[in-house]
Amino acid sequence: MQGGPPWVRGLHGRFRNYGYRLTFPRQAILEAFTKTDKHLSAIDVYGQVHKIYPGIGLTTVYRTLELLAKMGVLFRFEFGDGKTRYELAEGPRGQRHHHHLICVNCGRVIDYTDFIDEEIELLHQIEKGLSKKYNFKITHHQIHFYGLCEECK
Amino acid sequence: MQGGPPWVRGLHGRFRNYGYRLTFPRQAILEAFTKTDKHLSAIDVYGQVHKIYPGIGLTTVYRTLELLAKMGVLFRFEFGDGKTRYELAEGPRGQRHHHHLICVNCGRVIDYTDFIDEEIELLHQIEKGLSKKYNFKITHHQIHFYGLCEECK
DNA sequence: CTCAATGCAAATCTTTTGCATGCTA
DNA sequence: TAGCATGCAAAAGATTTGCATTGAG
Repeated sequence: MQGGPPWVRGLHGRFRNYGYRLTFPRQAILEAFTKTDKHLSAIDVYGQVHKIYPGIGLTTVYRTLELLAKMGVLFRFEFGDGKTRYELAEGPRGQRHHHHLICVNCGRVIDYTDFIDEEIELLHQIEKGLSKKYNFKITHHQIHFYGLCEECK
Repeated sequence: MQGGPPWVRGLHGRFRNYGYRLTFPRQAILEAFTKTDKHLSAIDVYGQVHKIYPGIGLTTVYRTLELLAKMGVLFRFEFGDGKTRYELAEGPRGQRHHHHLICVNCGRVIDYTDFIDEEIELLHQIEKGLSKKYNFKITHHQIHFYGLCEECK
């Protein structure tokens, strides 16, 4: 296994550092995330990867998603539909950090990047305080706003 | 069905307004939440209620939790262990709103109320902006900080 | 060549649904 | 009494595990 998109080559070392191998299925799973802005579930990923590599097994998808989350390459989300979803922690083009609006009626999820700067600043201060008080090493955060979307109001 | 803790009597009307009935199982499920500060899963609740009402069915617990969440009496949370958890939206003693610290290693969840005021103020402003921009009616929010707890660091 | 990675099948677990019966208002 | 609520059994889904085989390094 060699070649592939440039950003994938950079992951080789990252995998090795963890004692993991960068195999074709793993690379194909990663690529699925670079082709969408959506929050993909295991089955979503399976569907995508299956198109270019029909031999893929669902089990491998589950194991790889967990692995990538542990490595910090993906973030894990749950929006209330019973499926765990994942997103690239940092997009190939350095996408901006974002938060979510979730419709409690239809389940629609909207990513927003507005106001993020103000949020981030405050959150960083809070992180500092919480880390000290609770002796907790904070790595990331999520903000979810719940309510009714345009359609469901 | 009548009597019970004072705060439960107040719910009678709330149920009626929705066209629902305040039955013994429902009251017992609600009481389980008043006896703990924890985020209870359906099976947690089932276990609690089963002690005082062995006839309870798991299905009823699931249906009641969903109902109470829809009524706004409970909030729904997912912390990554595959179980949906619930918490009283407003405690019987008017507990303060809080946010969560989640250990990605052991799954421990810490509630914190520090910094809440600053957070709330900012979030309210942001809510206003988001509501307008996305034509979204926001009802509540969650902030989760992820990382490693004292034990797991 | 060695050991991690994979895929399949089966097992687990949580949550939902169908339906006959019970109970609240 | 009417219609919501309940409990059981079965179904549906998502995720995990055991194990023999494959393949990356």
